[in-house]
Formats: sequence, C-alpha cells, structure tokens
Amino acid sequence: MSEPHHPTRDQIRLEAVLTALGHPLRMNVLQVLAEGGEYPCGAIVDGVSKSTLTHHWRVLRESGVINQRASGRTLLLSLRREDLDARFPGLIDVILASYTPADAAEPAETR
Amino acid sequence: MSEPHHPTRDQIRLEAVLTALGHPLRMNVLQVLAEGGEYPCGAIVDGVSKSTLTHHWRVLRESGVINQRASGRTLLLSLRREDLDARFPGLIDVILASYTPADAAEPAETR
DNA sequence: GTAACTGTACGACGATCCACGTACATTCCC
DNA sequence: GGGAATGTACGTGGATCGTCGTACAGTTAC
Repeated sequence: MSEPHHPTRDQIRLEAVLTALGHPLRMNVLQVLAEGGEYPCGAIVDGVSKSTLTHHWRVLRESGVINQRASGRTLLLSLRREDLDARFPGLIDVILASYTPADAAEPAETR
Repeated sequence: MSEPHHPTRDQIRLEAVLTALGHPLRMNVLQVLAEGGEYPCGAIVDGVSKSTLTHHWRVLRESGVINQRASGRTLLLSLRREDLDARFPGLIDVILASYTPADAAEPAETR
C-alpha cells in the first residue's frame, strides 16, 4: 500500500472539516475513531461498497480529519486528534458531544 | 413579505448545520450575525446576485442557523443563537473562535 | 394609482457529490 | 510462483450544489 497524501496541520481548513463531517457516514466514522486506536478501512462501516468507502476516506483524509497509515496489506485509519485540537481547540469535543443519539438514529437514512 | 418556514429547535440537525457552515459565504454570514442584531438580506454580502443570496438564505434558514423575520419590504436576518446554544452547547463559540483570519483571508476566493 | 425597492420563485447551466462495478496494485500465505 | 485479501483508481450515472437571469409578489413613497 502506498502512502496517500495528507495535508499538514497548518493546511487543515475549518470549512473542509465541517463539510467532511456534514455527512452521516463520515460523522459515524468520527465517532468510531474518537474512541482511539487504529482501524483497517473495512472494519468501520459496512453495507457500502469498497469504492464508496475509498471516496469517503479521501474526503476525510484531504480535509485533515483522519490519517491513513500503511501496514501490510491494510491501511490503518486514525483520527488526527492532536492536529485538530491544536488547530480548532474544542471543536471535535463539542461536535462529538452534540451528536446525540437522536441525530445518529438512522445511520443509513433516506438521503 | 411572507414568513418563510423555519425548523423548530428540536428539528435542528447537527449535520445540516455543519454542512451549512461548510461554505465560505455562509461562514462569513455567521461571523457577521454573531455580532448580534438583525440585518436585511442585502446588507451582509455583496458581489453575488440576489437569487444566489436567496439560495444561501434558504440553506442557512432550513438548517436552523438563521431566522428570517418580515419587516416592511425587507426580511431581517438574525442568528438563532439561543436555539443553537441549547441544542449544541459551545458549538457556535468554538466555530467562531476556530475561524481564524487565515481561513477568512479571501472571502470571495476562487470557488 | 404608479413607480421604485426588496427579496423570492422558477428554470437553466456547469460543477461537484455520492454510490457503484470493474480493473488493478500490493501484500500475505501456501 | 499462484491464489486470496485489502484497498485504490477509473469511469459512469443520478442527485445535489452554486450561480445566474428573468419574472413576479409585497411594501413604501410619491
């Protein structure tokens, strides 16, 4: 696996982060990764094709929300917590706290 | 002017708010309205056609970010601060604090 | 009443988003 | 080496976004 391109900390833009998190699947990924640790691409979401997932990984990676690290034949995903907290202090915490079960009710809703 | 439709406080969804603010023009509007007070539609942004503005007002209104109140021949816009703070405590403050001049540098940038 | 002003409604257009299937590159394991 | 596993790359098709011009509706002022 090749190392994909990531923005540096300074290149992370607020609008890109907000846009990235304005999609239920990607918000769901944030929730999972916020627990900490690294996950292979295929271990977080299911019910979606591989190529669709690749699309969402790219949005999350290029906005600076996640990091993708090659390990064997998998790419390990993790949240760029330190970078996000340094750039936008409190933002991730507030978003996670604001995303109530009422919002998360239908992950695969009609949209 | 007719009163347009607004979501109730409970109908405001985090993803919709994040998506709404994931556009530089609308983020700009948030900054202006966060100062407080009410503004006519045409007094916040310029360099964009009226119909384009109407589109962005709808996005902001339907996501629950702003309120539009009819007054004479104008619609007065204001931030739904109380509703947003009640629903997502701290979110607006953090977003405003995170939106540094570096991000806001080019309001009418190449997009 | 009539003209000017403010903003919406509607339709159009190109660009982007989102989901998918297929093909391919890389790695692991036999 | 050959096959299986993991994910990306590419192209496609439909939906939505962002912008605009034009037309229209409500209000104000003469």
